[in-house]
This record gives sequence, C-alpha cells and structure tokens, in this order.
Amino acid sequence: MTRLSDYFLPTLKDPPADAEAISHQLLVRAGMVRQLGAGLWTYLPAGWRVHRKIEAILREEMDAIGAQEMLAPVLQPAEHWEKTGRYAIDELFKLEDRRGAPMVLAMTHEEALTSHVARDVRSYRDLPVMLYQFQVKERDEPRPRAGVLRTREFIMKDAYSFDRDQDGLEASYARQSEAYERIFERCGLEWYRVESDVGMMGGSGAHEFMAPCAAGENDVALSDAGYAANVEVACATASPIEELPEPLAAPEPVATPGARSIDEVSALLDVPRGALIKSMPMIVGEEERPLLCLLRGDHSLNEIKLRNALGAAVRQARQEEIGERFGSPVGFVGPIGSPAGVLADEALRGMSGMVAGANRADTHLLGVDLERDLSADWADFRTVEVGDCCPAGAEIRIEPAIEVGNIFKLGTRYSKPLGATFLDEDGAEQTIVMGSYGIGPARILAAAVEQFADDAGICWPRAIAPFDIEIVALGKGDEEVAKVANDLYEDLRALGLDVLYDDREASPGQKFADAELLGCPLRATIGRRGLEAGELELQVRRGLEQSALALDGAAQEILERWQSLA
RNA sequence: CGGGGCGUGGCGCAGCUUGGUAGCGCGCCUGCUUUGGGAGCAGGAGGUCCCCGGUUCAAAUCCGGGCGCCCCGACCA
Repeated sequence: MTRLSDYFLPTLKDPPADAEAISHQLLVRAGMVRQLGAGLWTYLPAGWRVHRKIEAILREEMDAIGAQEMLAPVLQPAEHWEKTGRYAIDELFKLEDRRGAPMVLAMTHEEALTSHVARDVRSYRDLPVMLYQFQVKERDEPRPRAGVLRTREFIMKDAYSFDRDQDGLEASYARQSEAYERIFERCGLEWYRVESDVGMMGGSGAHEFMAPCAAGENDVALSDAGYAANVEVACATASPIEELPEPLAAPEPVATPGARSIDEVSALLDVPRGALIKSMPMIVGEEERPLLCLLRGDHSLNEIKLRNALGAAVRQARQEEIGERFGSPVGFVGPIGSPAGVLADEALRGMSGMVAGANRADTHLLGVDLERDLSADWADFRTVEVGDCCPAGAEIRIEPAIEVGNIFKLGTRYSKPLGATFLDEDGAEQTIVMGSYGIGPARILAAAVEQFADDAGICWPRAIAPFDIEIVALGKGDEEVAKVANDLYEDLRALGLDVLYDDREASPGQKFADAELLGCPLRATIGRRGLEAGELELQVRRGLEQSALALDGAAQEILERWQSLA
C-alpha cells in the first residue's frame, strides 16, 4: 500500500528562489525532482513514476509499428564519431580511458546503431528494420535551463529506421510520424507538428512535435489555415509597407550625416523603416566569400534560412572586414556599386523608391529599385513576423513552444561514412537509407505541467499522472475513517487504479494543499462529516470541482469518473 | 562566449555599508491540546556564513583569487 506517511515525497511550501519556469517550480515543490548540479536532475519516486508512465506509452506505440527495443552504451569509442565528422561538436562530452584512448559520451546514437547495422546487415532481405531504445544522452549544453526542460543529461527514446531506398524511408518516416501523433494524443498534451531545420543531424527533411507553453524555447509560426513551422524555417508573405516614398528615375544621393542605423536613417529622412534596404555584410563558407544580404528595413535576417539557401555556413562580417571586403564605411553599406556579391530577400521584389546605403560616409541613396538598378540573386532568408500571411493566406501568429519530439530523414548521412550497405537482388552494393526519431519523456512531463497547472499546483493528464487518485483520510486516530480509507484503497487497486493514500497525521489544509500540488486527477476525501452521511467526497483536480459519492459502490463510480477524464 | 545577479541551518531570507555574541519565518524533533483548507502552547535539535589566501588583536562583514548556481543574449536534434 502506498502510504504517504512512508513515501518519499518531500513537498515544499515555497519554490526554490532560482526557479523561474512553472514546471521547474512545481516539479520541485511537489517533491518529484531534485537538482544535483547545473542541468543534472534526479527523479524522486513520484517524478519517476510519471517518467515511466510516459515510457510505457512510447514503448507500446513503438512496438505497435514494429520497432524493436534494444540498448546501446552511452560510453563509446571516439572512432565512430570521427568517421561521421561529429567528433568536433562542442556539445559532445569527450574523455579518455586509462590507456589514453579517446572516448565520448553519446549525445545521440546514430553512430552506434548504424555501426551495428553496418556490421550485421548484408542483404536486402534484412531490410527494412527499425530499432529503438530508451537511453541516457549526454550533452555539454552551453546553458542548461528551466529545470528539466533543457538538461545536460536526459533519457531519450531514440528510434532509427534502416531502409533500402528513399521510398522505404518515406514509409518508415510516415509510420513514425503517425505513432508520434498517437503518443502525444495519449499523453494528453496540446501539441502540433511543424516543419523544422535539419540542424547538425544533417539529412533531407525533418519535423518537430511541439507543445505550446510559456517556458518554450522555440518560436513557432502558426496560422488558422493550418500552417505550422518553426520560425527557424518558416516562410510567409510579408505584409506591405504603407506610404512608400515616390519612385525616382534613378537613384539619387542624399546626405545622412551620422545616420548609421535603420532607425536613425528612417527618422532623419522621415520614411518608414520598411522603405529602407537593410544591407548586411556576411561572410560565406570556408572560402570566406563576402556576400551582401539585403532585407527590407523592418525585417530581420534568419541565419538558418540563409545557410540553407546558400548550402554553406555563414557569419556576419566583422567591423574591420566591412571596410576591406565591402568597400564601405560601417553604417553606409549598400548594394549599388558594392564589390561583394549581392543576395536580396524575396520580400524586396517589386519595391521601388527605396533607401539604401551609398557605400560612402554620411550618404544614402534615394529611389533605389533593386530589379532595375542592379542584378542581384534572390532568396527567402528573412525571419517571418506576426501579421505576415501564410501560403494559404491566413495571418501568421508566433508562439513559444517546447520541442517534445522530432523526426528526421537522415538519408545516407550516417550510413555512408560508417559503411552501412547491403546487396540488392542483382548483387549490387547499395547504401542503407536512414531515419531517426527522438522523444524526450522529461519534456513531455514538463510540458504537461506547464500546460495544465493552476494556482494550486499541477493538474496531470490522466494517462501520465503519478497516481490515478489520492485518498485523503481526515481525523487522526479515527478508526472508522481509516478502515473506510483502507477498504477504498483495496477496492480501487482491484479495479486497476494506482492509488496514493495520505494517512499522515497532518492538518486537513496541509493534506489538501499537498494533494493539489502533486496534481493527481482525482482526490477522494474521507472524514467524519461524510461518513455520518454515508458519503465520501470526490474532487476532480482540473477545475477543482467537488461532489459527494455514496460509500456504497464508490470504487466503481470512481473508476467510471476516472475513465471519463482527459 | 558576452551581460547581469546570487552563495548565511532542509526551504525562503535578514545581518555585510560602519569588523567584535550568527538572527527571523517556514520546516524538523519531543510532549500536551487540535483535525474539512497550510492549527495552538511549551520545550528542543540543527550553521566549516561556498572555498583558498590576505589585512586585522578580531572577518559572514574589508581586500585578492577561485568555485558553484540562476537569469538575459549568443548557442542548441
């Protein structure tokens, strides 16, 4: 019997001073997690129960699509990471064994799993295969934050698909995606699937599963027409600029002494910020090629989109490089007459009467029309903004969300360097086509706290609550109360519910407060008052609605109520 | 990596400016009373004041160095 009097659930009246995020505060206060170091968290019994419930759901859904559970080590020889070129990643923990051999702590398991498949899969007959595990990941995060949301060590469900060709990958990817939808639905989260950047994973396509919440680290662009994308990759049509200056037959210089920023120039010339052309000196790729990137003055550059458009790494030019490579004083850089290549953002198409830097101190040009005045390359590399229009014409809004899962089409990013190949029907050697699919149970847990908490504490979705119901017995030493509580406990257990029994010698207020903090979906209160009427009181945690229940047949009634909860 | 903040009993904090007995609330232990919304009374336990060094008769307090943690940004499957 799980009695609170001997269960390790150290609750706190006040949140730790350094906790900011709601999930951070509540998980600590409710006695579910404790911090061991920056980004290093221990799950106490109640918190671990939630984690395990989430794992169970993941396991069922992975098994249901034919994925096979296994386990690979966290500590790995560096060799495999050198082969895939990921040994240089800053977030990768590196160490040496006693012989001085370079080792790493895995941040994900593509190298390990792909190596095994490379060794043991030889024939098209062995494919496709989908493997998964729950395993610790280690990442030397530059900044762990928000309690359990961004940590240096965490458990991930990571799955990997191995197919013989792109069609196979597409099918595996679709199966995983559908499983993910069922998983987040079952966990009771509010969630959506968005297009995402492939990032350091490499590969040809990716989606993220996002749970909207205040503590979210990602910004997601959404529209009522169903558009959903991480702002890192989101594309939209810009809202037009009102009151553009008159177009001119040709660009004309204008004195703008000391006006180096968009705001200064806009104020000095009395034109909207969007009438300016923002010229951003960038340096592209290994070869350090200078490139002048042009944006509407009120827009901002999205380095990820730019990198993806160029297919190369980019960075902003340093102050001294601007003079040397872009031939202009800082603050007056512009496209016309620029020695560097020019790449204009699509939002500038068709605009005339624009203001741009003149590549001369204290001077700008009026009446610039990019398509008329120079031949630039064009691409979409601006960050979308609230009020833009999605492809279906609906207005874009942006909200914070936490990434709870992601799926990647890896292609041959790992199979090629690790030699994961097979022989096809014709005896020809082919490279395996891969996908990878990750979910962080801790993030599901934290997102659920964030999404459903109220002033009193956590309100767990039914499927992942540490316990289904908490019985609160009132009245110290009242044997009848204790007996009724005990009986109810056993009856509910027999019906398959997880029950927590608060049998402590604490005041009613304290017990109620702790129960609401922990957030089990139901609370059954048994006290003298109710007993005399032959009743107990049932509280639904979400909404705190209370009702009286006849003691006779209470367990069955409670089960039915529980089944009807979200 | 840049900016800011914090480190004093389990939690939240005061004390530091102006050096001299380490304090408050909550929690914890014991006893009695109390039991439908964080109870009352009485008694009690618990602190290398983050660490190292310096100044001083004397350092939580002043000085130097280090470490840890949090927040913002950069970064980030």
